Amino acid sequence: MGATIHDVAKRAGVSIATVSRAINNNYPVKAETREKIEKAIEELGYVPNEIARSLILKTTSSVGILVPGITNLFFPTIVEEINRTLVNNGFTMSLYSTDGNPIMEKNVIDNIISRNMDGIIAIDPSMENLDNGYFKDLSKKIPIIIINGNTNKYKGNFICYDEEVGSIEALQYLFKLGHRKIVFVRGDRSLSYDLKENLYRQFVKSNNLKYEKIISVGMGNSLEVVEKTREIFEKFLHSKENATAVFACNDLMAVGVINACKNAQIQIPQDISVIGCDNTLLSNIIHPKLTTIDLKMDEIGRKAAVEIIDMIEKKSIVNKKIVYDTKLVIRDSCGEKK
Amino acid sequence: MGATIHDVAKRAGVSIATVSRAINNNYPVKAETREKIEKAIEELGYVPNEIARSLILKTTSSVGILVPGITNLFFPTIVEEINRTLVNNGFTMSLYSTDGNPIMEKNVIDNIISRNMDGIIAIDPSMENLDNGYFKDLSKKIPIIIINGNTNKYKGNFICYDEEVGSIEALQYLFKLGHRKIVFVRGDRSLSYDLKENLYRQFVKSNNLKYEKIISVGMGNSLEVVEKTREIFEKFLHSKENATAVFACNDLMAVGVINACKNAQIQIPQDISVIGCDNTLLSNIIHPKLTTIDLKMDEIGRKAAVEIIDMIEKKSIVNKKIVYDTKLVIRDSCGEKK
DNA sequence: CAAACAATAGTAAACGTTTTCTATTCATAG
DNA sequence: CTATGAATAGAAAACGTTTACTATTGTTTG
Repeated sequence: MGATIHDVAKRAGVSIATVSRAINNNYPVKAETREKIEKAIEELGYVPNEIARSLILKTTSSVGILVPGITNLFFPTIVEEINRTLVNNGFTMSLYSTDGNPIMEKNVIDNIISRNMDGIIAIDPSMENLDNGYFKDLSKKIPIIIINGNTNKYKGNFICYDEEVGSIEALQYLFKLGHRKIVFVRGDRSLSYDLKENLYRQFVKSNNLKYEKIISVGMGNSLEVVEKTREIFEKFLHSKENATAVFACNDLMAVGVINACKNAQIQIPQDISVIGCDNTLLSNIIHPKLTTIDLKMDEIGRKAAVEIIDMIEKKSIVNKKIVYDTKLVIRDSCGEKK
Repeated sequence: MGATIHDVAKRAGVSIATVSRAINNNYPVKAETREKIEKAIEELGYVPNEIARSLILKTTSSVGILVPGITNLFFPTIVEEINRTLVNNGFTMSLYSTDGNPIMEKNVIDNIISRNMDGIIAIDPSMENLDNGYFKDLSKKIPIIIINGNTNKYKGNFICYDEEVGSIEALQYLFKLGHRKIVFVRGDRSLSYDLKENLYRQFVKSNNLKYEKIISVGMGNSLEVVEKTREIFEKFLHSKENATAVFACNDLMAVGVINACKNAQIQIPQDISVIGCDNTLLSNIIHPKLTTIDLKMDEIGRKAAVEIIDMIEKKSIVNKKIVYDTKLVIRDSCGEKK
């Protein structure tokens, strides 16, 4: 099949050691010899076997990326930036989808380790494995960076988006526009939703708003979330509670709300203002363009890649937590209360 | 660092060969011995080194997936299905983004080969490498399946979506609804756009329509495509040509058209009907839901994975072309001409 | 009771590299 | 001339597995 270093050595009339040195450029090789070797490599179409190399070198120049799901609109941006940064630094990325399942997560990580990968980036990993210390133990064995919302609960290498900043900014923005009846839309159990709900409740209380309304739309894949939200919010609209603004926990829910309004002939932002969260691709694509909270996924992706490369190259496993503020991005889905 | 088979052997008081046999279950091992070995494995937290295994076995149970770009809405569905199928069969997936760049494509493939991966699935690879025979040569070295639009130009293992079927269906659908002034919206150079444009022209001619209008919106990432299309189509709307339907070459362009109409206070589907192509997530999410051509990306993804696994396991590199028909999915963006 | 065989387990080679150690050549200095 | 050292290149061990070959038991059979 493919030529090996032995074939190259034979053809060039030198030893395999010399071929190796010529390829890796880490020991002196006579120019003349080098030429013969390069010629042989060219003729044989030789490509070094990375598997054999990494067996000795104990490095594969590759990083495993864990995501809960591939179709989640949340991830393309961050994964793309991770990939770009890794590739630019001579690394390769293997993408693993865990379905948010803690067991799957462990299997996947076993696989990553047994393949001698150099590091792991886990995006929004399961609470279970965070809580039971699995990731903490793991971080002693292999460089790992975890990307998720900000909490003080865990130690280790985390890159976090602090949703608090952006969420408060969003609520204040709505307030400033004159909105006093703000609906909060969330999904099932998730740290991120709980955090935001607390902020919402506090906000209602501290501003002495008389109106508080929390709608939960369950969970599911992207489509399901949009549809369920639309359905539930349509019902809500029929209740005539006359809320004037909606704070949705992510862009998909915000879109669900927008679609419900369209069906009910309610105009956005004239009649109802809507704020989403995540600043996914979607928020720029739909009409009206969505005012949303930017998680800075691109920056975070780049940073995660840079940090993991740093840990790999320095062989130092430090514990570091880097927090990115989130920021409200104002587009066209909010307006002044009439 | 991690325990090796030698450590296990020592601890269990047997030879490494016996440990290997116990793990792989391919030779008889006494129950008693097996127990000792399993105990040692457990105690040491031993995980076999896949790198060492694959050096001998020449297989890594992994498949490299090539995509032009990660943020393309076209891919999540297909990649997810590929991944699911591979994982269910004990394989692992490495995702590589090539930016549609032929050189990058070659580099990536060198990397895949040098890592002893067992196969390749290339989604919409570059025309250059298809034309210059690179993929054909490659297919002699490693199992590879190429997913793209249907053309008779290439030989090898292809899984294709035949856009012709769905495109004609779409045009006929618009015709049946009474539309005679149909605008065709496309992007820059791509086989797929050319194919559709030809079909459109033929359709106009054979139905003796007096109206033919082709709009090209250039190229770019998802957002750029939506925005450019919106911009260009808004201008078109001002031209007062009074077209009543739009056939867009993909969902992003269709959304651009829809957004343009919304800005111009033109209602969909009452005033203008719009058809997209690809049946991406987006088409179900936007409002009104988009009537579009389904490329059956989920089926294709599954099939590609099944076929590559088959080739890998049978070690037979056959040449096979599987064509999937595309199909119009009718949702809410088209209506009868008033 | 010797011969044959099944069941089990050990030895060592192999996979394709990198790198330490060693050997050779050649130029320079004493 | 011999001694020294730099430049270059080869031999062989090592990485962690799998497996062909061999060795040891114990059991059956003629």
